[in-house]
Amino acid sequence: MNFTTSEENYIKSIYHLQQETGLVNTNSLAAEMNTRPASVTDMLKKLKAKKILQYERYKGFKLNDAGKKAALDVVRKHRLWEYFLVEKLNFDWDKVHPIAEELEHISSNELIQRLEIFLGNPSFDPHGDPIPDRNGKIPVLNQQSLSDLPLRKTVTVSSVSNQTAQMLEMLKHYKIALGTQLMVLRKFDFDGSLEIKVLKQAACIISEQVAKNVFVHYDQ
Amino acid sequence: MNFTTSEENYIKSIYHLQQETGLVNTNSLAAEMNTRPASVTDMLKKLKAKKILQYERYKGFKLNDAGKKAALDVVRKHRLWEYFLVEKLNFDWDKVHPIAEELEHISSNELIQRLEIFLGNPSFDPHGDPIPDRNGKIPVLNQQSLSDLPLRKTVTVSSVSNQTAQMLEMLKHYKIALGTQLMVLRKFDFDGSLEIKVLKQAACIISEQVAKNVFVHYDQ
DNA sequence: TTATATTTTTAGTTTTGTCTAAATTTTATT
DNA sequence: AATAAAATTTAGACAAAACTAAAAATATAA
Repeated sequence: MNFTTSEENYIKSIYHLQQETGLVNTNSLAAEMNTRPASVTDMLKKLKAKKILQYERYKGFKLNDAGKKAALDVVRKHRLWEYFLVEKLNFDWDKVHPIAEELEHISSNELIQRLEIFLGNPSFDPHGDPIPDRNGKIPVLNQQSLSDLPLRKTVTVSSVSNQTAQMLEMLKHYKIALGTQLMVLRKFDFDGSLEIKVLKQAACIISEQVAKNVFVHYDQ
Repeated sequence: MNFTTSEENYIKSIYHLQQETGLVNTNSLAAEMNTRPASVTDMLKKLKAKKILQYERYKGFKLNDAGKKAALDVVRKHRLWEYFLVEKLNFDWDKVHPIAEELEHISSNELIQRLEIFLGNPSFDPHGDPIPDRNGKIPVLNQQSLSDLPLRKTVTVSSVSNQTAQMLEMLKHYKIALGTQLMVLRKFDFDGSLEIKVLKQAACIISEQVAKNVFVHYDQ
């Protein structure tokens, strides 16, 4: 099925919210999309008419399977374009989101298939988020937050959940990027901060707030 | 200034038409854009309000300098994206136009600057059309149609003005592409067809219709 | 130079996506 | 359970970009 840019944006936001909460409600979607609840209601009717949404008025709503597939198509495009922008055009990762928000609505499927091949079929975008394949299948990586990791296990940074410029700045300072190997040496109960050792660097201390947003997986 | 996708499409079409005819009229723009004269009139008012168009009602119209710059920005984006699609994603050149029609409206200037660098600052797109630089300057190439070339001069194919799939098919058959070197051996007055010799290939005959659409420049 | 044809514009509608303000339904609180 | 608060939807409006049909201006031709 074909969707307008606006429909695609709603679909994507509903998808992200329902991952968190199961059922989505009008006000939270309006807040997420920086629009008004009345506009959300209008769009919900259109999406229901297109048979991709379970929606009963006043009740809450969520995407059905067709809707989820539509959402994953957009997510896939978004993340492939982000990968392109960072890996090929050398953008900083905190600059690519708004550009990928536009590129994700380019309609050609052949474009995306060729782009994917050109990029070498990446599984994760520059923020470590998984890139769904053309069937909507999402690669899984057993990852956990740095903040609840046992001591002295070597791990690899696999994603960062806070993707702001401020966070990027911090991580640059600590020389932490996706793929960086490190271990936790010690945990300070006072404020939850961690002493960590990044491979080939001196030990350093990061706050609990940073640690919570850094996700890692064990090396095998 | 910022333009909507629709405005950009009108600006681009006006630009192309006024290159041919100087002043543009409502009906020809409507024909070019596959829309209705009334729709054109509506848009002309908007473009005049944005001060990029010389327009007096019932008189004809053309872009002023600001309008031409806006047009060249879009043309630049279009041709850089076409180059990307052909050179990086391996599309056939007759498939890229509709995709570039979408990509040309992505707004980020930084994206285009980085794309240009990534592509190696190309001067001509895959159809041989010149790519304006960021200031709107267009590279010129002294080119002429194969159909009015003197005999036995070695030339290089620099652009093809008919960019249909049918034309591509013909040129593929003759093993003629941009950059191909060839010379005209003989001209048949009966139907204007040419005997040509493509470098490293046997001589062959092409119709006047093909020859008229193939542009070349002299080697130095 | 009238009359006719062509071109262009206006007037009024439609669709998509948004909005505000008011009404309705649901949820929470006493 | 009645009332207040919150969430949601409806009603009506607007802007952008298109359309049709009719009117107006210009160009052409007898």
